[in-house]
Amino acid sequence: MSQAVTRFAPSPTGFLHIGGARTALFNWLYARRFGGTFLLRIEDTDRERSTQAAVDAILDGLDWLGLHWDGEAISQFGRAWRHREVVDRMLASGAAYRCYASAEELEEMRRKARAEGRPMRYDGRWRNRDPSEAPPGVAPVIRLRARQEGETVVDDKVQGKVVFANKDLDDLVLLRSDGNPTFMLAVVVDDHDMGVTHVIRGDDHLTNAARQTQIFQALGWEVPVWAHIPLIHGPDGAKLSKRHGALGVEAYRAMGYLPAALRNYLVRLGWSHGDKEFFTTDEIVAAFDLSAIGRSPSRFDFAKLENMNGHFMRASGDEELFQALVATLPYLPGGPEVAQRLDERKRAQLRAAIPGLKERAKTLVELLEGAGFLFVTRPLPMDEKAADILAKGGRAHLAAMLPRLSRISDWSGPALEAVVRAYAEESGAKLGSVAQPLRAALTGRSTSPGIFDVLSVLGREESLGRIGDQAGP
RNA sequence: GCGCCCAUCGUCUAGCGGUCCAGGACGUCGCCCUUUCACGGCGAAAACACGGGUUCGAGUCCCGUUGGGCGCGCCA
Repeated sequence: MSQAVTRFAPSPTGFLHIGGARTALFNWLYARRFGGTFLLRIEDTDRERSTQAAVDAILDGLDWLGLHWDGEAISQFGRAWRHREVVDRMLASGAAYRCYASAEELEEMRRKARAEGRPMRYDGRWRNRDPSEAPPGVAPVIRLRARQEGETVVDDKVQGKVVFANKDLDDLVLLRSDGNPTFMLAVVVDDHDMGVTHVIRGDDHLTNAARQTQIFQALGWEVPVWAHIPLIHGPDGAKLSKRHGALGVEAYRAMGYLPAALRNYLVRLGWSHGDKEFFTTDEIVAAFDLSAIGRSPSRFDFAKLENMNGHFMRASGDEELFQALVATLPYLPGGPEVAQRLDERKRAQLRAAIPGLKERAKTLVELLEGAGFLFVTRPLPMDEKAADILAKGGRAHLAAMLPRLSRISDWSGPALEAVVRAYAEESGAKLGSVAQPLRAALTGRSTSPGIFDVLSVLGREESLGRIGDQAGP
């Protein structure tokens, strides 16, 4: 058995959205699983909509997700000469023919089909007409002379055997009137030339597989193994939209998700391995198989992604997490500012705070928020109530209050709350996330956090200026 | 409209004819741990879309209904 060759073939008309990322992931996994090759092909034949910015975004997204492709990324547009060459061959062999039908004629066909409740189908009017009848000055398109009888079978690894009646498949366009290849032709030629053995893609391509099979057969080429994976839907079951999560993967990076967590979440959307939920990348590679992919579409669920991310964060080594955070800083809200202030001393303090912080953060964004106290400007301005408390006796006053505050109900007292809030707001952190890192920073210990630690610090204004200074390993 | 695909807790799913009064995970709700917030532990509510078959026996096979999705371009 020869080695598997898979490919990811995005069109650069936008960012790498989450569905595309999952398709890439499955191709990558399959190649890794069976010791094969994972190729990248940019489908940029639509010159109007393709942009270099989109290409860059896609490469960057794949790179961030850790899905590294083998060899150079191939530009489909750059292979147009080859596509034309193949079409010439088909023309010569009679597998294709020139069609001079005008846009108006096609529109008429479409209109009529709709009126009669039929799907649009080219009627083959130039299929057997002599080229000498061609209207002068009209550039023809080249169409496939598809078999009209019988059926075309797509033996899909995920969907099973899917049978299409050939009468439902018309003579598709291979070459446009301007001489440029269509997607349908280019895909077939490129997959063949690249030696692609397994085509794994969204099941919105299932009917295309039938059409492409016809082209493969017309060319006498071996048809690749198909695997059409179900699409991801939004929380409401409708097609994934921007509002749902059809965001570029860079948006997930900005939301503070770890690549490994996103991979784990994405692969479990439609694929399963018994009851196992969490996988290291090696474990997924070892367990992955097309046969375990489900056939029904699944909905994207941020809550589960977030939970999963929390698991990965806690499972990360402190140094590893620290590095991930620093590397992601440029993309996180407020991150660039922090990155700017990250001198050696701040790095050490941040590193020291990670163990306490990571227990309660589900994303890198929350991790950064939790570390906010390290980066605020001190002394912290106090609001009136807070100032009032301090004015009444500061630390001593607070100490006197402590016994009364040993129960949760007490710390909702307005004055106390004001103090804590003032601190939390200033440090840009959530109330709960303030205590432990502060304690850790002050004492070098990371256990027994308490709101009272915060209060005692607040009671000593002179300490505020030194919080950062006293932190460290 | 035509073609194709799909259908187990709110969500992701296990289940490949009997061991399923349906298991796991997220979410939700209790309780425990905790001088905050998390983490963790224990527990609860929560599903086989509907109707016919086949079979001694169906979540598991077949048909239909309903519901959802995808496709139907000189886009990819």
